[in-house]
Amino acid sequence: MNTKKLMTLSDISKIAGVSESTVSRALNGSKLVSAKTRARVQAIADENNFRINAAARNLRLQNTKTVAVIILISSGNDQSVSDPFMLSLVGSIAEALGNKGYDMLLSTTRTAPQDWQRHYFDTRKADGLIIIGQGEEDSQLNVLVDSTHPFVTWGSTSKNYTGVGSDNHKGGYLATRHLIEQGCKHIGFFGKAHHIEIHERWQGYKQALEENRDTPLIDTTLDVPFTAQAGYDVTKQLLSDNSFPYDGAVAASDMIAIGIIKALKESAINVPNDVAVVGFDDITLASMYHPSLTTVRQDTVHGGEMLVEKLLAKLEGKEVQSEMLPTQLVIRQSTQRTTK
Amino acid sequence: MNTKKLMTLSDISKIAGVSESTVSRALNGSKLVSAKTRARVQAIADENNFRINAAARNLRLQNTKTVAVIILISSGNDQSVSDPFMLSLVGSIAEALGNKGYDMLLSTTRTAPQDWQRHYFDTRKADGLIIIGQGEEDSQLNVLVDSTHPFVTWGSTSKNYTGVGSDNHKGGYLATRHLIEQGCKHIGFFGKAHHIEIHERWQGYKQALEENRDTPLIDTTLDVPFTAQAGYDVTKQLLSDNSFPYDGAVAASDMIAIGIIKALKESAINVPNDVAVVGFDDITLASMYHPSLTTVRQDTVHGGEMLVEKLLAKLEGKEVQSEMLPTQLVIRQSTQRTTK
DNA sequence: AGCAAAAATGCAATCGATTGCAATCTTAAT
DNA sequence: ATTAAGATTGCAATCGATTGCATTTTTGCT
Repeated sequence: MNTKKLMTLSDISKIAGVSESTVSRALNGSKLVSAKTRARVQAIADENNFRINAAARNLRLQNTKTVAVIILISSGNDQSVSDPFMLSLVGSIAEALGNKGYDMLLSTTRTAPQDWQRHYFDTRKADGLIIIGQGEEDSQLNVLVDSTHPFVTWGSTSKNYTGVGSDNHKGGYLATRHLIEQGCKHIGFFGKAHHIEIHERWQGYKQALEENRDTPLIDTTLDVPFTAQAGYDVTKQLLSDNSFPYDGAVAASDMIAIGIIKALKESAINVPNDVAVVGFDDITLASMYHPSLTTVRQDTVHGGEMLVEKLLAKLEGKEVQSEMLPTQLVIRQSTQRTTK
Repeated sequence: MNTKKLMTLSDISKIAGVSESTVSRALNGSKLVSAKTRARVQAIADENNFRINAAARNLRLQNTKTVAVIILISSGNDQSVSDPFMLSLVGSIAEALGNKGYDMLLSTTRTAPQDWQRHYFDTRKADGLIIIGQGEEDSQLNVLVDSTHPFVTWGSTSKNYTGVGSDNHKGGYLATRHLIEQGCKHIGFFGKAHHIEIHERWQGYKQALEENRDTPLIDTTLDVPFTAQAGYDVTKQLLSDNSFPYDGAVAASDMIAIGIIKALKESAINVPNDVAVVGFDDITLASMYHPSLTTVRQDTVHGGEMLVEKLLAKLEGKEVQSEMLPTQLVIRQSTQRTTK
């Protein structure tokens, strides 16, 4: 029963005693077939477990009902794929696509073909592309901008292509201002400031400090982005050099924040009383860390839906604008000082 | 230049002044074309940015060079998708597939079509399926077992279909024995024991305890699997009921362990001295938690490679056996008592 | 019943690549 | 130069579904 060979339109048409055209139309809800015929064909199709052959349909229709999601990885040792935030975003995209009847092809620049920019389009494996992260430089994307292929990106929204992203500037600003309000006087920024999205956060950080001149602006740049290990290593290094002057830290991601806190704790430095730390993303773990993490929430669910919505609109030929999602400060223990 | 319309085999053949057959053969490395012709055709194809149309090729060849990965979700509120361990496994699968020239279609039972078991096959969207997690019951999988469709699963390896998974029994055993060696007398097991994989871990736990009769066997079953929140909630509950008798805890996953520790810390209970906690998985964060987590490592990289290897072998028609991956205890701070 | 309009159905071309078989061109030996 | 064997190339069918247009069937009205 299950090993029955796959049915084709033609098989069904023979069983039903009608033409292939009629079967095709019946199954696709065309109003060119009578209700009676449609019902009969539908029944026969169900009964025989008929499912359309995607390859044949794609070939004829020149579309695939498939979207490729690709995660940009800047360097070889970049572990941003495993960042919970990314994954959460991908999950949300998957769900949104599923709801719209699209399949999702997922890859990273590490696993994808060299010429991923064109691979999915030229082979017609996908109708559109969702690109997560612009990396440190987005020159690769320009290949796509010049083309007519539909794509949207997650990240900075200030580019010449359609993007969805958080209000990073505001997020960085809120995080920093919060630390200032907590009484921090020496606030460091931990993250790759030349990474596009992070740069926006850094600018928010800078603005908050400039509005409050008695808190010196100190920025620290980590080599490896988005990993707890990086946050840990740089903090350890600073501590062992006796050059950790901060009483507040703005981390470019929750993972980095966690690494920083881990290192501080190992040196018996109290968080938040000695050093207050604020993260970015609000990953699931932020509330489960100890101390729980004050952070800037990015709404991945909404973000994923937005990306899908915009891409699908593009596929329909509509004009689409970039969109910046609001960002929200979530205050938890890592910054709430017991003694002011 | 980039907006140039997509080339087809026929276009290339016209430019090259040969038949489509020859172009096809040249590009596919058939030895039926002369070296000279091949070089010329190849050059023209490159020059015109020709890429094969996947739909047409799939239709003709009846295969897709695509594998669908699907994550089984048991209940609606099951957040196992976001478990870092799963994601790490998916990442590894993606990489292994990429290396073999396969694309990866990803979905979860939440986002996939109702009839995902057949969707990807009957529509010929994928050549094979990798299923992650058997969920709490694997009846859905039996639809596939009866069919001839190639698939492999991650999880328990003791089933009647090809699976790759860790040696959960040994893992549970090692974790528990380690706690006993640390002097724990009341060791609880935290996890859904009726979940297939977890059940195996639980049996290892039980075995270790039975080998050592003076440590009572206590098992605690959480409602929600695989989330830190669940571990946190159940621990909080036990503490507030004044019924937390454990001095050792074996958690079914690192996330659960983290939740447990968080709850304990909030009650100023020292980990590991008052309660030693061991997790399972060894996610990135395990070493970054504070205290760092003693855990049972599952090798996701190897696991992903294995899954892909076995599935591809199946696609070639080979007979394939299930495989159990070794599991390894990684000792860190959460169980290392300063005072014995 | 007769007939035009409307509804339903079928025919055949098409999407782009692959491949068995036939046809043509080379090569080399006589 | 001739010719058979071997090397290349081309022809045409095929994979399975969709759709414009032509054709047949129904319907509704007189």
